Amino acid sequence: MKEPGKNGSVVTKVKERVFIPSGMSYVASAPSPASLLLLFLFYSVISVMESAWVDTTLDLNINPSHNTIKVLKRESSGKLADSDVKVPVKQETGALLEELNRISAENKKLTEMLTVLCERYSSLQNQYMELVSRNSGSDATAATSKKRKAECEDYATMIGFSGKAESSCSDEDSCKKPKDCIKAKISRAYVRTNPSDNSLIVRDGYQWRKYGQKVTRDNPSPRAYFKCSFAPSCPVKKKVQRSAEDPSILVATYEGEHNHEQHSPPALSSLSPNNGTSNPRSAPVSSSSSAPAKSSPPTVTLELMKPTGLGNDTQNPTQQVDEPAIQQILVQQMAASLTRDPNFTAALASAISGKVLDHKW
DNA sequence: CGAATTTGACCAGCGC
DNA sequence: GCGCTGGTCAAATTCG
Repeated sequence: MKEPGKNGSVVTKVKERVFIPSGMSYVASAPSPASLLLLFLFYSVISVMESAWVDTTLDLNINPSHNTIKVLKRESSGKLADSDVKVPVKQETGALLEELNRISAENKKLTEMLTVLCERYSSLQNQYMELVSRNSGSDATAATSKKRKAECEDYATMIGFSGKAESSCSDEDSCKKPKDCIKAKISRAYVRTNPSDNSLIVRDGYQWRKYGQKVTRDNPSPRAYFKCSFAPSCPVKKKVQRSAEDPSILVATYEGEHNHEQHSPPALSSLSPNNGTSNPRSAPVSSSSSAPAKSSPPTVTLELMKPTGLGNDTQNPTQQVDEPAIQQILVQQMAASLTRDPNFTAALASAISGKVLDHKW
């Protein structure tokens, strides 16, 4: 017989919670002037990044009877519009090569942007370190001292190249509970979703069983608790909660490592919370939201994210990576995402069969 | 009807 | 010791 117990789960007080690039401190309560300045600078970089984003989405609705390819382009107004590119059968190969060259050029552009971004981030980090050293012993320490020990959190990078999702995560010495310090590897992922979508579902390629939901003190939105559906053989747990700062961002915290392969299509995965460890969840392909893929049109979306391994070292997130390596990674990710996506394979099959029929064989 | 999700209750850690 | 809080359990409910 259960006696009626207290239930302190409904709390509405909201504390400051900010996204800070790896290598920077996590400020949990009243922000210091330094952290506010840093936050401003960080969001400036993100906004620059998003405004400079080049859409490389290809709509693969190939119409075999007319030999046209729909290509999504971003107009000068910023609006996406698809245009039919006629591809005569004879010139098809040439057109494809041209397209390939165009994409390669875009890749190069993106690489350059990444390099510039890293440089800017490096300088911002230096500024931040200076500010922190000036304010040391005041704001930051006071802010964290009152925080529950179980809540001491690892910080993570948040880089969403598409403006839709993704992060790489640090694997700091999360001291959640003393007994968990040794056993659980903790990583975090940020997923941008539709703000109107209230579901706390992060598609990461694994199956999860929800076992609890709770409203926490520092965030008005509830936190959902998941266990890997392979539990107890797989000990991984996941917490998902909307960011208090930006309700369109889901924060997923993973504890532990999967000891099995993914069992849902990786093409639906939202992100790779891979932190550079042996964690098998690593498909760097993402869907644009956590919404079910059923209703989405057959468009293959490539999201160019920061390659895993680029920022996995939270102590040195600005390490230089040579451009060919980045290009290679990007190309590999594109290829991998295309081959994994059932919509793409279906579209490809349809296109090929259409061509075959066109040639009346 | 079984599986998955929801939700109130319980438990344990922490600070005062 | 007590209250607050995050995390977990498990019965109830919903869904396919």
